[in-house]
Amino acid sequence: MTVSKTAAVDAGKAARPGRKEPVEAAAEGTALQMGELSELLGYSLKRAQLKVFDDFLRCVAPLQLTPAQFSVLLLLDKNPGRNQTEIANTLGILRPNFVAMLDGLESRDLCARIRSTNDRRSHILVLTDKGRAVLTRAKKLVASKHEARLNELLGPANRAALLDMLATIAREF
Amino acid sequence: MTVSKTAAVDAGKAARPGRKEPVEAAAEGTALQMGELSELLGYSLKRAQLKVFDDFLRCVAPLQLTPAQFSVLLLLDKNPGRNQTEIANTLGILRPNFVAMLDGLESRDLCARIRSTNDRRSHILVLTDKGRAVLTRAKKLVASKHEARLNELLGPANRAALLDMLATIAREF
DNA sequence: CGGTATTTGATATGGTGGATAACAATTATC
DNA sequence: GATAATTGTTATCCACCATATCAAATACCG
Repeated sequence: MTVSKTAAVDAGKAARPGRKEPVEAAAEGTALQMGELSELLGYSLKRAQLKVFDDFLRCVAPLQLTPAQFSVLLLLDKNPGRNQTEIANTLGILRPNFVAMLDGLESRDLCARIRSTNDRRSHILVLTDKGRAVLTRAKKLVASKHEARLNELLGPANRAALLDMLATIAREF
Repeated sequence: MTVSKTAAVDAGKAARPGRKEPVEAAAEGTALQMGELSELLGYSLKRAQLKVFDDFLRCVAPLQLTPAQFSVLLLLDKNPGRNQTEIANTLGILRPNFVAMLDGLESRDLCARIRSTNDRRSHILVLTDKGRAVLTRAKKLVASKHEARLNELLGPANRAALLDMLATIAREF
């Protein structure tokens, strides 16, 4: 029914240290009023997304992987024998834009394009050994640093609930 | 188990009449396995954000306002007498990029730059009458179409919990 | 079979955001 | 009063995203 107000969720509710605000606009350092912006889901959604992506980049910096690149490696590992169109489509990447992205991964020897014998138009995408190794290390970094930090902030239950709601929106909105 | 019915758990069953289901025979198009991608918060976060922004654009299309423009108008309304740097900073927009954005709003007579008498370097930003009118109409569209749709999908309690968690991430992550 | 349409990967290109450097005008600091 | 800092601005640069188009390969269909 109602959502339990866990400590994590209302953790940062503390108000800012109040300061006197002169009638004149001369004073500086006064925090601006967010107004209805705080109620705009899209606003918090975007700001949270930027923070999460930024943290992801830091956590996986040793491997020089972006979130998008990581998602490609993950998908290639779980779905062998697929071509560029299939991988790009399920990630919401347009085929033209996927070409340069694959070029980057292939030039780093993380994956390879193989001409399909069935359909010589398409390229079967495969992870290289190095690609698998990098993916394994990346998964560990993401789990131990990135997702762990989110769990610490929200708590496991809230994190799961958040993930579920986001997936619902992404799927049905 | 101890996890209270945290919303998201039953978010999926919140109202939604079955609409488009790719139930085609699809002898060849087997869905790809998402694997650990489903557990990556950043992935669902980004996809949800894109959906929400897309819906926002549709709902407010009659007024030709982007989420960023809407947030500027909201902020100007709630914070009179502020200059470009202050508004841009609280929205996470870099000052150089805020210039063109303001040019767009000002050219449509939604807001105006006024040279400050205190500090003749800065421009005080104000909403015009038209800007206030557009903002009022935009708020109604957002509430009745956009946020209402999210409420319908998640339920009010879940939506509030989601917003709270996103704000927490945006603030403390 | 042969002609047409479709698919696949690829290129080119344009638009939009985001980030940094630099600059003139103005103000703050010492 | 000389120097530093701030404000708005311009000019770039780069990452993403989207569309049109193309050659090669395949599917379709009379």
